[in-house]
Amino acid sequence: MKSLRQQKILEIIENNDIDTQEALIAKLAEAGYNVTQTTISRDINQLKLVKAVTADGSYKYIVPDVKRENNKTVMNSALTDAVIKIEAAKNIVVVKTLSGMANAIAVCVDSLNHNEIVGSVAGDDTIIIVTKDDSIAEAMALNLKTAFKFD
Amino acid sequence: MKSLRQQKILEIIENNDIDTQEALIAKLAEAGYNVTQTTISRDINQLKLVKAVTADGSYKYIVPDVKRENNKTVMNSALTDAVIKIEAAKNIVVVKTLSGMANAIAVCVDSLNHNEIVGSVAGDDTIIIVTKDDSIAEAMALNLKTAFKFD
DNA sequence: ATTTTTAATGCATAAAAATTCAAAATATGC
DNA sequence: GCATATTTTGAATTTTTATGCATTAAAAAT
Repeated sequence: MKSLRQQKILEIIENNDIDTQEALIAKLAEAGYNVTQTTISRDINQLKLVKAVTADGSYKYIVPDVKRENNKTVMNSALTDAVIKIEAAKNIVVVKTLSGMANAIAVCVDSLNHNEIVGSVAGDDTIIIVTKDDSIAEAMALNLKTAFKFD
Repeated sequence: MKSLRQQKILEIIENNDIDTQEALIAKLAEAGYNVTQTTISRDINQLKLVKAVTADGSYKYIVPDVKRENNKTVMNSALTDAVIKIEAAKNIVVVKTLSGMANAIAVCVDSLNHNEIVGSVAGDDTIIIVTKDDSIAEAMALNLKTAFKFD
Protein backbone atom coordinates (compact mmCIF):
# COMPACT_ATOMS: atom_id res chain seq x y z
CA MET A 1 0.00 0.00 0.00
CA LYS A 2 1.56 3.16 -1.23
CA SER A 3 0.03 5.77 1.02
CA LEU A 4 0.60 3.82 4.22
CA ARG A 5 4.17 3.18 3.21
CA GLN A 6 4.78 6.82 2.38
CA GLN A 7 3.30 7.77 5.72
CA LYS A 8 5.75 5.40 7.32
CA ILE A 9 8.60 6.92 5.35
CA LEU A 10 7.82 10.35 6.74
CA GLU A 11 7.73 8.91 10.21
CA ILE A 12 11.03 7.11 9.72
CA ILE A 13 12.97 10.07 8.41
CA GLU A 14 11.56 12.27 11.16
CA ASN A 15 12.92 9.96 13.83
CA ASN A 16 16.11 8.69 12.22
CA ASP A 17 19.03 10.10 10.33
CA ILE A 18 18.49 8.44 6.99
CA ASP A 19 21.32 9.15 4.59
CA THR A 20 20.62 6.73 1.73
CA GLN A 21 17.68 5.03 0.14
CA GLU A 22 19.28 1.74 1.18
CA ALA A 23 19.02 2.76 4.82
CA LEU A 24 15.40 3.64 4.30
CA ILE A 25 14.72 0.25 2.72
CA ALA A 26 16.13 -1.43 5.80
CA LYS A 27 13.97 0.60 8.17
CA LEU A 28 10.90 -0.02 6.06
CA ALA A 29 11.62 -3.73 6.09
CA GLU A 30 11.73 -3.64 9.89
CA ALA A 31 8.28 -2.10 9.76
CA GLY A 32 7.06 -4.83 7.47
CA TYR A 33 7.24 -3.00 4.16
CA ASN A 34 9.36 -4.94 1.70
CA VAL A 35 10.03 -2.82 -1.34
CA THR A 36 12.90 -2.13 -3.69
CA GLN A 37 15.03 0.93 -4.24
CA THR A 38 13.00 1.76 -7.33
CA THR A 39 9.89 2.23 -5.28
CA ILE A 40 11.66 4.25 -2.64
CA SER A 41 13.10 6.52 -5.26
CA ARG A 42 9.62 7.22 -6.55
CA ASP A 43 8.21 7.69 -3.09
CA ILE A 44 10.89 10.22 -2.35
CA ASN A 45 10.07 12.03 -5.54
CA GLN A 46 6.37 12.07 -4.76
CA LEU A 47 6.87 13.16 -1.18
CA LYS A 48 9.28 15.79 -2.46
CA LEU A 49 11.84 14.85 0.11
CA VAL A 50 15.21 16.52 0.03
CA LYS A 51 18.63 15.13 0.74
CA ALA A 52 20.27 17.89 2.69
CA VAL A 53 23.84 18.33 3.83
CA THR A 54 24.06 18.48 7.61
CA ALA A 55 26.39 20.62 9.66
CA ASP A 56 29.05 17.89 9.81
CA GLY A 57 29.08 17.39 6.05
CA SER A 58 27.07 14.20 5.99
CA TYR A 59 23.76 13.76 4.23
CA LYS A 60 20.26 13.21 5.47
CA TYR A 61 16.78 13.07 3.97
CA ILE A 62 14.43 15.68 5.30
CA VAL A 63 10.77 16.59 4.91
CA PRO A 64 10.20 20.08 3.68
CA ASP A 65 7.08 20.99 5.63
CA VAL A 66 5.41 23.06 2.95
CA LYS A 67 2.30 23.82 4.93
CA ARG A 68 4.19 25.09 7.91
CA GLU A 69 6.71 26.97 5.80
CA ASN A 70 3.82 28.50 3.96
CA ASN A 71 2.19 29.66 7.16
CA LYS A 72 5.48 31.11 8.24
CA THR A 73 5.83 32.99 4.98
CA VAL A 74 2.31 34.34 5.21
CA MET A 75 2.79 35.54 8.78
CA ASN A 76 6.17 36.93 7.86
CA SER A 77 4.63 39.00 5.12
CA ALA A 78 2.13 40.44 7.56
CA LEU A 79 5.06 41.86 9.46
CA THR A 80 7.34 42.88 6.62
CA ASP A 81 4.50 44.54 4.75
CA ALA A 82 3.71 46.61 7.81
CA VAL A 83 7.11 48.29 7.84
CA ILE A 84 7.00 51.59 6.00
CA LYS A 85 10.30 53.25 6.75
CA ILE A 86 13.51 52.50 8.60
CA GLU A 87 15.92 55.33 9.37
CA ALA A 88 18.93 55.89 11.53
CA ALA A 89 19.44 59.26 13.24
CA LYS A 90 22.48 59.57 15.47
CA ASN A 91 22.41 56.58 17.82
CA ILE A 92 18.66 56.06 17.26
CA VAL A 93 16.83 53.89 14.75
CA VAL A 94 13.28 54.94 13.95
CA VAL A 95 10.90 52.47 12.38
CA LYS A 96 7.62 53.67 10.90
CA THR A 97 4.86 51.08 10.57
CA LEU A 98 1.24 50.69 9.66
CA SER A 99 -1.14 51.72 12.42
CA GLY A 100 -1.26 49.28 15.31
CA MET A 101 1.70 47.22 14.11
CA ALA A 102 4.54 48.93 15.97
CA ASN A 103 4.33 46.71 19.01
CA ALA A 104 4.60 43.45 17.09
CA ILE A 105 7.43 44.67 14.95
CA ALA A 106 9.26 45.95 17.99
CA VAL A 107 9.12 42.46 19.46
CA CYS A 108 10.70 41.11 16.26
CA VAL A 109 13.36 43.78 16.17
CA ASP A 110 14.19 43.06 19.78
CA SER A 111 14.66 39.36 19.17
CA LEU A 112 16.58 39.92 15.94
CA ASN A 113 19.03 42.39 17.47
CA HIS A 114 18.69 41.86 21.19
CA ASN A 115 22.39 42.26 21.95
CA GLU A 116 22.86 45.68 20.38
CA ILE A 117 19.74 47.40 21.65
CA VAL A 118 19.96 49.60 24.72
CA GLY A 119 16.23 50.08 24.82
CA SER A 120 13.18 50.55 22.60
CA VAL A 121 9.69 51.98 22.79
CA ALA A 122 6.77 51.20 20.52
CA GLY A 123 3.77 53.43 20.06
CA ASP A 124 0.97 52.78 17.60
CA ASP A 125 2.87 53.22 14.36
CA THR A 126 6.39 54.16 15.41
CA ILE A 127 9.27 52.46 17.15
CA ILE A 128 12.24 54.22 18.68
CA ILE A 129 15.29 52.04 19.17
CA VAL A 130 18.22 53.32 21.19
CA THR A 131 21.68 51.90 20.48
CA LYS A 132 25.09 52.54 22.02
CA ASP A 133 26.45 54.71 19.20
CA ASP A 134 25.88 56.09 15.72
CA SER A 135 27.67 53.39 13.76
CA ILE A 136 25.72 50.66 15.49
CA ALA A 137 22.48 52.45 14.67
CA GLU A 138 23.58 52.79 11.07
CA ALA A 139 24.40 49.11 10.81
CA MET A 140 21.22 48.08 12.51
CA ALA A 141 19.10 50.15 10.15
CA LEU A 142 20.71 48.44 7.20
CA ASN A 143 20.27 45.08 8.82
CA LEU A 144 16.60 45.68 9.51
CA LYS A 145 16.05 46.88 5.98
CA THR A 146 17.22 43.59 4.57
CA ALA A 147 15.30 41.65 7.20
CA PHE A 148 12.02 43.45 6.56
CA LYS A 149 12.03 44.79 3.07
CA PHE A 150 13.26 41.93 0.99
CA ASP A 151 10.98 39.13 2.02
CA MET B 1 40.18 29.51 -7.40
CA LYS B 2 37.82 27.74 -5.14
CA SER B 3 35.99 30.58 -3.45
CA LEU B 4 35.37 32.53 -6.63
CA ARG B 5 34.11 29.41 -8.33
CA GLN B 6 31.78 28.60 -5.45
CA GLN B 7 30.49 32.14 -5.56
CA LYS B 8 29.76 31.64 -9.23
CA ILE B 9 27.99 28.36 -8.49
CA LEU B 10 25.61 30.13 -6.12
CA GLU B 11 24.94 32.73 -8.76
CA ILE B 12 24.32 30.12 -11.43
CA ILE B 13 21.86 28.04 -9.46
CA GLU B 14 20.01 31.16 -8.39
CA ASN B 15 19.42 32.18 -11.98
CA ASN B 16 19.06 28.82 -13.70
CA ASP B 17 17.27 25.57 -13.10
CA ILE B 18 20.23 23.27 -12.64
CA ASP B 19 19.20 19.66 -12.30
CA THR B 20 22.52 17.83 -12.54
CA GLN B 21 26.15 18.46 -11.79
CA GLU B 22 26.79 18.02 -15.51
CA ALA B 23 24.57 21.00 -16.25
CA LEU B 24 26.46 23.00 -13.68
CA ILE B 25 29.79 22.05 -15.23
CA ALA B 26 28.56 23.39 -18.56
CA LYS B 27 27.46 26.71 -17.07
CA LEU B 28 30.71 27.05 -15.17
CA ALA B 29 32.65 26.39 -18.36
CA GLU B 30 30.73 29.22 -20.04
CA ALA B 31 31.87 31.44 -17.21
CA GLY B 32 35.46 30.34 -17.69
CA TYR B 33 35.73 27.81 -14.89
CA ASN B 34 36.89 24.47 -16.23
CA VAL B 35 36.58 21.86 -13.54
CA THR B 36 35.51 18.26 -13.30
CA GLN B 37 32.47 16.68 -11.73
CA THR B 38 34.59 15.65 -8.76
CA THR B 39 35.24 19.23 -7.87
CA ILE B 40 31.63 20.23 -8.34
CA SER B 41 30.51 17.43 -6.11
CA ARG B 42 32.78 18.69 -3.37
CA ASP B 43 31.75 22.29 -3.90
CA ILE B 44 28.12 21.32 -3.55
CA ASN B 45 28.91 19.50 -0.36
CA GLN B 46 30.80 22.47 1.03
CA LEU B 47 28.13 24.96 0.03
CA LYS B 48 25.56 22.61 1.52
CA LEU B 49 23.40 22.86 -1.54
CA VAL B 50 20.51 20.48 -1.83
CA LYS B 51 18.87 18.81 -4.75
CA ALA B 52 15.17 19.34 -4.23
CA VAL B 53 12.14 17.98 -6.02
CA THR B 54 10.17 20.72 -7.72
CA ALA B 55 6.39 20.97 -8.06
CA ASP B 56 6.39 19.21 -11.42
CA GLY B 57 8.45 16.30 -10.11
CA SER B 58 11.74 17.30 -11.64
CA TYR B 59 14.89 18.05 -9.71
CA LYS B 60 16.82 21.20 -9.07
CA TYR B 61 19.71 22.37 -6.92
CA ILE B 62 18.81 25.07 -4.45
CA VAL B 63 20.55 27.23 -1.85
CA PRO B 64 19.04 26.82 1.57
CA ASP B 65 19.03 30.42 2.78
CA VAL B 66 19.70 29.77 6.44
CA LYS B 67 19.93 33.41 7.44
CA ARG B 68 16.60 34.32 5.91
CA GLU B 69 14.90 31.19 7.20
CA ASN B 70 16.25 31.99 10.59
CA ASN B 71 14.86 35.50 10.51
CA LYS B 72 11.52 34.13 9.47
CA THR B 73 11.53 31.69 12.34
CA VAL B 74 12.44 34.41 14.81
CA MET B 75 9.70 36.72 13.60
CA ASN B 76 7.27 33.85 13.51
CA SER B 77 7.96 33.12 17.15
CA ALA B 78 7.26 36.71 18.05
CA LEU B 79 3.75 36.20 16.74
CA THR B 80 3.07 32.66 17.89
CA ASP B 81 4.37 33.40 21.38
CA ALA B 82 1.97 36.30 21.64
CA VAL B 83 -1.11 34.14 21.29
CA ILE B 84 -2.47 33.14 24.66
CA LYS B 85 -5.83 31.54 23.95
CA ILE B 86 -7.97 30.62 20.98
CA GLU B 87 -11.61 29.74 21.50
CA ALA B 88 -14.70 29.27 19.39
CA ALA B 89 -18.09 30.42 20.71
CA LYS B 90 -21.01 29.94 18.35
CA ASN B 91 -19.98 31.46 15.03
CA ILE B 92 -17.28 33.60 16.66
CA VAL B 93 -13.62 32.88 17.26
CA VAL B 94 -11.97 34.83 20.05
CA VAL B 95 -8.19 35.14 20.21
CA LYS B 96 -6.49 36.43 23.33
CA THR B 97 -3.00 37.86 22.89
CA LEU B 98 -0.28 39.67 24.76
CA SER B 99 -0.94 43.38 25.18
CA GLY B 100 -0.51 45.34 21.96
CA MET B 101 -0.21 42.30 19.73
CA ALA B 102 -3.81 41.80 18.70
CA ASN B 103 -3.57 43.96 15.61
CA ALA B 104 -0.60 42.13 14.14
CA ILE B 105 -2.04 38.74 14.84
CA ALA B 106 -5.35 39.78 13.32
CA VAL B 107 -3.53 40.64 10.12
CA CYS B 108 -2.02 37.15 10.09
CA VAL B 109 -5.32 35.47 10.84
CA ASP B 110 -6.94 37.43 8.06
CA SER B 111 -4.37 36.37 5.50
CA LEU B 112 -4.36 32.77 6.70
CA ASN B 113 -8.15 32.40 6.55
CA HIS B 114 -9.30 35.28 4.41
CA ASN B 115 -11.99 33.31 2.58
CA GLU B 116 -13.90 32.11 5.64
CA ILE B 117 -13.91 35.32 7.65
CA VAL B 118 -16.98 37.56 7.53
CA GLY B 119 -15.24 40.23 9.55
CA SER B 120 -12.84 40.77 12.44
CA VAL B 121 -11.95 43.44 14.98
CA ALA B 122 -8.73 43.73 16.94
CA GLY B 123 -8.37 45.65 20.19
CA ASP B 124 -5.25 45.75 22.28
CA ASP B 125 -5.12 42.14 23.38
CA THR B 126 -8.23 40.54 21.91
CA ILE B 127 -9.47 39.68 18.45
CA ILE B 128 -13.05 38.88 17.57
CA ILE B 129 -13.48 36.97 14.34
CA VAL B 130 -16.93 36.51 12.86
CA THR B 131 -17.58 33.52 10.61
CA LYS B 132 -20.65 32.31 8.73
CA ASP B 133 -21.60 29.52 11.11
CA ASP B 134 -20.64 27.52 14.17
CA SER B 135 -18.89 24.67 12.42
CA ILE B 136 -16.70 27.04 10.45
CA ALA B 137 -15.73 28.82 13.65
CA GLU B 138 -14.94 25.50 15.27
CA ALA B 139 -12.74 24.44 12.36
CA MET B 140 -11.00 27.78 12.21
CA ALA B 141 -10.17 27.71 15.91
CA LEU B 142 -8.56 24.33 15.45
CA ASN B 143 -6.73 25.53 12.40
CA LEU B 144 -5.40 28.60 14.17
CA LYS B 145 -4.31 26.54 17.13
CA THR B 146 -2.05 24.45 14.94
CA ALA B 147 -0.83 27.51 13.07
CA PHE B 148 0.06 29.44 16.20
CA LYS B 149 0.69 27.03 18.99
CA PHE B 150 2.92 24.47 17.46
CA ASP B 151 5.68 26.56 16.00
C1' DA C 1 65.51 29.42 0.05
C1' DT C 2 64.33 24.93 1.07
C1' DT C 3 61.70 21.78 3.32
C1' DT C 4 57.36 20.41 5.35
C1' DT C 5 52.63 20.63 5.70
C1' DT C 6 48.22 21.52 4.11
C1' DA C 7 44.77 22.23 0.72
C1' DA C 8 42.84 21.71 -4.03
C1' DT C 9 42.08 19.09 -7.99
C1' DG C 10 41.58 15.21 -11.38
C1' DC C 11 41.29 10.33 -12.69
C1' DA C 12 39.28 6.11 -11.99
C1' DT C 13 35.91 3.80 -9.63
C1' DA C 14 32.44 2.81 -6.25
C1' DA C 15 28.12 4.00 -4.49
C1' DA C 16 23.67 5.89 -4.82
C1' DA C 17 19.63 7.26 -7.16
C1' DA C 18 16.63 7.74 -11.29
C1' DT C 19 14.58 5.73 -15.31
C1' DT C 20 13.02 2.31 -18.77
C1' DC C 21 10.42 -1.45 -19.72
C1' DA C 22 7.39 -5.07 -18.46
C1' DA C 23 4.49 -7.39 -15.33
C1' DA C 24 1.27 -7.51 -11.55
C1' DA C 25 -2.25 -5.35 -8.89
C1' DT C 26 -6.04 -2.35 -8.48
C1' DA C 27 -9.78 0.34 -9.92
C1' DT C 28 -13.59 1.53 -13.38
C1' DG C 29 -17.21 1.06 -16.70
C1' DC C 30 -20.28 -1.98 -18.74
C1' DG D 1 -18.73 -10.85 -13.26
C1' DC D 2 -15.72 -9.60 -17.12
C1' DA D 3 -12.99 -6.51 -20.02
C1' DT D 4 -10.33 -2.48 -20.07
C1' DA D 5 -7.87 1.38 -18.21
C1' DT D 6 -4.97 3.05 -14.59
C1' DT D 7 -1.76 2.63 -11.01
C1' DT D 8 1.82 0.44 -8.55
C1' DT D 9 5.79 -2.24 -8.45
C1' DG D 10 10.34 -4.69 -9.48
C1' DA D 11 14.46 -6.20 -12.33
C1' DA D 12 17.76 -4.47 -15.02
C1' DT D 13 20.00 -0.54 -16.62
C1' DT D 14 21.53 4.11 -16.98
C1' DT D 15 22.54 8.23 -15.02
C1' DT D 16 24.16 10.82 -11.47
C1' DT D 17 26.90 11.66 -7.46
C1' DA D 18 30.56 10.57 -3.98
C1' DT D 19 35.10 8.86 -2.74
C1' DG D 20 39.94 6.68 -2.53
C1' DC D 21 44.18 7.59 -4.19
C1' DA D 22 47.71 10.16 -6.55
C1' DT D 23 49.40 14.60 -8.09
C1' DT D 24 50.04 19.25 -8.07
C1' DA D 25 49.74 23.80 -6.14
C1' DA D 26 49.82 26.77 -2.43
C1' DA D 27 51.02 28.10 2.33
C1' DA D 28 53.66 27.74 6.47
C1' DA D 29 57.61 26.59 8.96
C1' DT D 30 62.38 26.12 9.60
